[in-house]
Amino acid sequence: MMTNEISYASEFYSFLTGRVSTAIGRRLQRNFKESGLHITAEQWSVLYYLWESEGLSQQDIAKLTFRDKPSVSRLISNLEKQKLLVRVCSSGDKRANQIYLTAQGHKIKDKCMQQAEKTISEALSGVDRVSMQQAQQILEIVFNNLK
Amino acid sequence: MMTNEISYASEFYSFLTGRVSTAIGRRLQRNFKESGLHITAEQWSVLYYLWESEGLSQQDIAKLTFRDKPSVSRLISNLEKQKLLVRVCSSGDKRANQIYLTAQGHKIKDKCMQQAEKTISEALSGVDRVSMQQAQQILEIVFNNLK
DNA sequence: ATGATTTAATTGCATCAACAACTTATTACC
DNA sequence: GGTAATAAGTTGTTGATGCAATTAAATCAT
Repeated sequence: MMTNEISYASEFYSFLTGRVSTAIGRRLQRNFKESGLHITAEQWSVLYYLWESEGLSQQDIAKLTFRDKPSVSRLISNLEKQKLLVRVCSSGDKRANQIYLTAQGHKIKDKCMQQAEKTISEALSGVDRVSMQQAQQILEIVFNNLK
Repeated sequence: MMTNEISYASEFYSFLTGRVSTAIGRRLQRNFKESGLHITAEQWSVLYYLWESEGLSQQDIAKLTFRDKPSVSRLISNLEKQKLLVRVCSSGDKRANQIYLTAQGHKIKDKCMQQAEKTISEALSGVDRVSMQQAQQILEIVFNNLK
């Protein structure tokens, strides 16, 4: 029983450490850099949603990206420094900011998505789509167990 | 073609952001804290190998945990501050440190492993072992594609 | 309508990661 | 044996995270 649990732990270990997702994030960032984009993988994950719909609040972004509010606040600050987006105080709710992309923020979309796709191709080489979807379903269950 | 790639990207998105492994790490750390252990998930990943074999070099630990040397150096420094381990200058190679656990470092092993197992049980609730192993195989392929 | 409770966002603090530059010791080469 | 290349570890910088505490605005309750 105990032995069983420990060996299970051992199998699960690499999963637990998140080395795969770290490797993916690192490769993504490297691909951004090589194509001349000076953004991080985390910044990309925020921009990803803004390209879909502008005017999101920081709270919205926090929920979408599964980050806490302080993390989003600082990510937004860094992106604002880079002039990729702006905070606009919401007229309806004076506590909230609405986030809008700048021209530059729009401009880099295609280039970023190309690099994201490239990263995915590199990561999934030799993995058939069905297996990948099954793996994702497992990850989804695990995530729901913990959130 | 392009559309196909983009929808693939979007399926892959949660994977790319590493939210599952983040959630696992957070839960592990929370479980440590609740049981009175003041260590981080990252520190645990170092201790995990030292409980198996003491006297590892920092380079060894870097390879085992897939971290770079600076990261290991600082993790070891923090663990040394907490008096869980010590650096011992290797007699064979004066550049290298050998890492040894203190009595306290040994003492917390069982408690830590209990919490790691608890975290795994929580994470894997509702996931059968075969599916999990299949998912791990996919992750292994992805990791090898990127490393 | 006012006092209490939520909610949006920010700031402080500690830890961690990636990358680059550096020191010191070891090994390789000629 | 002496110089060059390699390897182990450290330090600095920047960006990110988690948690706790704070401010300010909105909502709820009586």
